[in-house]
Amino acid sequence: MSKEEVIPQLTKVFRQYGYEGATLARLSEATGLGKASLYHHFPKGKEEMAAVVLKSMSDRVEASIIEPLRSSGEPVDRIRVMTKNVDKLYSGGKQSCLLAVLALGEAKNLFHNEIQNAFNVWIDTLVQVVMEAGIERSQAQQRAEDAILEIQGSLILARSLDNTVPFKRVLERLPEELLLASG
Amino acid sequence: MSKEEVIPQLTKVFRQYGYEGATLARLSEATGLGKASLYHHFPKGKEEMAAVVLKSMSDRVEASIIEPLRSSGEPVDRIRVMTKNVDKLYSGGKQSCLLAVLALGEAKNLFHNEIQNAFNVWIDTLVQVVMEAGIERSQAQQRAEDAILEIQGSLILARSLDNTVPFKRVLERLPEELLLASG
DNA sequence: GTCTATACACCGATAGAC
DNA sequence: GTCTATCGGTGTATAGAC
Repeated sequence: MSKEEVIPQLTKVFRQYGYEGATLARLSEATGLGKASLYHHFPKGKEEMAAVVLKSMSDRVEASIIEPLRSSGEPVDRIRVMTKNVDKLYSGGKQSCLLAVLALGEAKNLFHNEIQNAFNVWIDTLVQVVMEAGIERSQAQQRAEDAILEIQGSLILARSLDNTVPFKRVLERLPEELLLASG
Repeated sequence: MSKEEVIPQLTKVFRQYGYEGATLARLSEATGLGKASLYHHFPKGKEEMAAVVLKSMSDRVEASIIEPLRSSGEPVDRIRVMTKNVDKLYSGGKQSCLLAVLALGEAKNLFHNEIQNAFNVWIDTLVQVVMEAGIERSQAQQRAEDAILEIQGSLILARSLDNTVPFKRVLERLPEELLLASG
């Protein structure tokens, strides 16, 4: 089994349990590998697993969200691609955001730079798209922050209330919310 | 030292580290009490501490947010009291939401009912206020959910980006966002 | 590359002195 | 009501066989 093949299972455990709750026993069970085998692939142990999982998630965000936002289509179409892929990335609201989950406790100190950077890239890229649609910088900045914050908040609600409806609604209205004239 | 006096320190640890990350060593250090002393106050241990902390937080929400929303003033004034006290409750965006933090990992199973109930009470109470201002039920429901979700999302952003500006902005605009005619 | 076995620290929890 | 000392279990991490 290659290193890449176990990343999805590791990711799932970190998303569900957080850094401290993601024990080697759980990571071992999720991957079907013994603890020693995990150390063969990730010599620095749990911290490395989290780092690799975080990097893998950042790459997926880059490919499925950032890159489409930077493409050459109409702003509204690019944002629709984003929301479609956000829905996929969070399994329709059923899975937590790895970035948000790792911004807690010990992991916050370990991965603060990566997390901060990931959110900032997303927001900054969104700002560019919104400005292309004719909205001024400060307004675009606020709308971009609002978009991310609504996605994150709706994920909290989804797991707290076992209800993905607000998540779906947030995604549905995001294009107009971001691009509506004046505001 | 009485049981009530240590609750604030215990709360701080759970908010910062989550349930799994809130070790007895940290809880002991934060309160200045030895582990055995903590067990004198909370015989069922860590789970009881979390339960008491959660109950205490629910009481604070009830007193500083729910009760004012149910008072007899103008809807806009009641909501302004809410946002002012939300700002206090989260230390201006610098502290995480205990409910959101405990909706993860092992704690999610332990406290799911309490967490779900707390969010539902908040949303339902908000719906009543918004409907009093003349907004129809389904619209009021969506706006109430949006309010909570924006607060939660802005707290995620605050701790991920070390930036409480979006949190402050969300609170500032909440009254009009909830009560604006038609929409 | 995976396993069993194990080292050692820390976890939650308890006993018993004061 | 607080402490020191300690228990059994589990945590992360390693050694070494296959």
